[in-house]
Amino acid sequence: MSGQKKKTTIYDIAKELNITVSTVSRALSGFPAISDTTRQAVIETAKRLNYSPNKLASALKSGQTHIIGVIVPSLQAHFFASIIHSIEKGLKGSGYRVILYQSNESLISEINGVKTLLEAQVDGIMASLSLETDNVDHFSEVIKQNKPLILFDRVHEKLDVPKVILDDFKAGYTATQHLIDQGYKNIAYLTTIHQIPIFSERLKGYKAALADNDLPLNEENIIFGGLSIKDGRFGVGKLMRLEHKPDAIIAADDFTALGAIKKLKEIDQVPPKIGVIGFANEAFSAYITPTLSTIDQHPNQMGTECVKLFLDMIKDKSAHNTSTVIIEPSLMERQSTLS
Amino acid sequence: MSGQKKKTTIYDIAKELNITVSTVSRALSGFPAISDTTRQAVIETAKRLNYSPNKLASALKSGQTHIIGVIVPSLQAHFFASIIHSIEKGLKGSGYRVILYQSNESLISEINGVKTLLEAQVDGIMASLSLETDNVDHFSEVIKQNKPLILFDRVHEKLDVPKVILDDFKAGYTATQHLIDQGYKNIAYLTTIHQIPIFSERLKGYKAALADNDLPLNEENIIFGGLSIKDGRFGVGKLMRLEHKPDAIIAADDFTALGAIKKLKEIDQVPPKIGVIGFANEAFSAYITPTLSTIDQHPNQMGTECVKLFLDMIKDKSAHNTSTVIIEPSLMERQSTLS
DNA sequence: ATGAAAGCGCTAACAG
DNA sequence: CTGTTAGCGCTTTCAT
Repeated sequence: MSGQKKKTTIYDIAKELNITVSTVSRALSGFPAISDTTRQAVIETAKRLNYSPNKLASALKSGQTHIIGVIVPSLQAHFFASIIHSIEKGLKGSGYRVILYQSNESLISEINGVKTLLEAQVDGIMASLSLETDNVDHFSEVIKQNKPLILFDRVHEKLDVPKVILDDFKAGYTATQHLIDQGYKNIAYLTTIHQIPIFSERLKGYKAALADNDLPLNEENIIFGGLSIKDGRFGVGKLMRLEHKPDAIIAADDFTALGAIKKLKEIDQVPPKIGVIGFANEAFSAYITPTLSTIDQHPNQMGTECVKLFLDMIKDKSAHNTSTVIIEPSLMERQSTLS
Repeated sequence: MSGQKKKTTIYDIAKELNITVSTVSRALSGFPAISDTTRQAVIETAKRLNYSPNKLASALKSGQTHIIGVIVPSLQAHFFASIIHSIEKGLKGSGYRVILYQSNESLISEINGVKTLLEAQVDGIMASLSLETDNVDHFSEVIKQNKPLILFDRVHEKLDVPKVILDDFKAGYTATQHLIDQGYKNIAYLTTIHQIPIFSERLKGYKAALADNDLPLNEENIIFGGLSIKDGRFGVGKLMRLEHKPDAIIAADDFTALGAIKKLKEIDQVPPKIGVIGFANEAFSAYITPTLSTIDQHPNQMGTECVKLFLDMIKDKSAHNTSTVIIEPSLMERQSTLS
């Protein structure tokens, strides 16, 4: 035999000390009305018997798992990895833990995620929607169960819950204005076909900036495709076949911008000859050549705000919190737009 | 009132249909000896009452959570994010889910992670050790509980469990041989002070390749520091103050290699003038300038192998599996070493 | 300060 | 094919 099979429970501790499980439970959980002697004995015995609490049982009984489910489109994007990191950091000391679910930009997978997390009895959910998510009914069960739900970055208006978002309009506006300030006059825009607000807001910001600067809006300049390195290349290909070729390109994320740059280099239009700016300030953006101008979305700040909202909601379950925290984007000027 | 407070349980379904919970439980779990009529009725009622199983209760009773805990140093490294991704992919359809824990390269945090996962009653653990981990006692409890433990990439010899690793010796050898083949003769090596096998094996490979090519080993050329962009810059600074300056640099990871390249560009020794090669084939490595030669560690293959091992162990708990799966590294030749 | 006992939601051995 | 019943390990109210 390689040691006893069964794990030690509070019953074992109780038996060992000739007291009851209630006393053990109290001693272990810091209940005040327990004599110091007893508490010491319990703690010592627990250690000696190598006791490890079964959180499952505790959660089943108390109805609280102290686990928060976080749904993100993908961990491969540094942006989301950073948010996760700051959420975990912010939660430190609160007793809450995070369990992660990746939707891989798929609606079906996201629906499954909500279901799984709910079945796992998480105490709340933080989510950033997939590109495919045009319907958010799958979140209604979270609300029905009266569990905190917080949306961040990729949100949906139909969901009347607290949100942490970037000022995406401003982000789009800032990127565009920056290009205009650099002397670019015919600015193209590569974005996604998916109708999710974050991207349409940025596009609105782009249009507004053009208008404010008395620059014409050329619909041909707006390419609706995917978001990836490949799509960036593809988009540039399309743009370069236009009669009136653009002199600058805004890509809805840094991956797409990277693809655009690669293609531009191949056709000898190396930025900043044609300006390129992206969104998200990905890990690579400062290191490619030319370095990529982009909009920083402050993931750490986003994570921190999510945690703040969550802890508030836990504290005051009754208050129907629907506040929206808006993060200010920052322009990162780099070589790809410095003409 | 915003609807009933309590969640529906199998009791509610049973009451609704005038049957017992056991029947409901069986009907829901696909138990064969249940009449089709009953099963249909149960499923229909479950749907109507918006039933969602409480996995906690089921796990408590059955002793199985169907959750695997995965411990990684950091999600910010694309390498680990990829492994996670392939683990989840490999697990699809098996009924197992992953919960993630980041050690942030800290031993204390890693110890905490094991404890937390065990308390959460995970069915097994897959782990890649932190840089600080020089002692692995915290994993003994996992083994004692007879739960599958699998180590990947960053492993430890003291742990007699199945492992999935890169052939790190070969990786180091290959990188070195490649530089030699390219005509470099005085090759430096930037690595970590931490004594973890993955890095010492690579270093051994480096030394062996030098010896096999009758090249002298110059201890001054080996810098023991940290692994980061900053450390890469710092390492180059140190190397450039040597009397006999190296003409190529191996960095123990791509981040360090990136830092090295940045510094070299500043002092006008742009690779491949001084060759630079890294390890891990990070997301940015193909896109920086010059593009970074590196050793691909096949994270997807690693994840897949981990899953395979895990499922085997679950299937056959008795067999003391201690097999080690060794992944072959691949050289990615890029501009930074092509002289 | 401590004990007794009920029960969280589910599973499964045993009966019928 | 279905019901009865006993727990999984813990928390918590009500006693004492």
